[in-house]
Amino acid sequence: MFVDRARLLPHSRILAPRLIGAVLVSDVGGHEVAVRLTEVEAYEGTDDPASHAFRGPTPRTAVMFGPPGHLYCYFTYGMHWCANVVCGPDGAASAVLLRAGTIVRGVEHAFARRPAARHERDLARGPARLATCLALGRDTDGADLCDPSAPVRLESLPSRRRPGVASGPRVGISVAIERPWRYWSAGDPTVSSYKAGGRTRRRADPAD
DNA sequence: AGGACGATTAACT
DNA sequence: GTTAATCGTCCTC
Repeated sequence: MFVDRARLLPHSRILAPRLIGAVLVSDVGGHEVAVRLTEVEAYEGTDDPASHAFRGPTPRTAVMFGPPGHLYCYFTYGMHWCANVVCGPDGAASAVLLRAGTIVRGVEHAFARRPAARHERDLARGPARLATCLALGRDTDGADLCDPSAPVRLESLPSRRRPGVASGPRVGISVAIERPWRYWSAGDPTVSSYKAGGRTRRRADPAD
């Protein structure tokens, strides 16, 4: 069972709410781990200042500008990987960041990859945590999620937006914070509390 | 060539 | 509530 590529059109803002409840499965490393998504964010292309694609294609963001159905993985804060589902037509950057989910198969492997997690609900609560559970990273950047024999696949995608999907501002960004392009399963314990973005390190103060 | 900063997390007080 | 960890990417000389 797999998801047809055409279902990932036309762009991230349509796809993102429908990804709530979708199941992504990873066989990376020979262990099967599957996650049911509870929180995602839409990122558009050159018209979305919060998107990695805002300034046009670069080697890092090439996958975002490619055909739908591929995984866009990026490295951040010097230590974490996060993963997106590319969903726009070829040539138009559009992707959905996978922010949180519930592990539905392979919980024991997820705990092995996330030794800091003490409770099951913390395994994939947060984008870098989710990526760690499924072993998503450099090796899976560009993976074809619509290929039934690929190491990472979209196993199911609800045909319609489910009831109980809420939306609001995206987490951790410092521009375009007014766009309510985060979608989550209302009341789910794996969903992030909102946190505005901004500098995590003080800019040099001229008075020092 | 140099530097600022980040779609974050874990470990603190 | 705060802060350190840590390095690839991209912008600005």
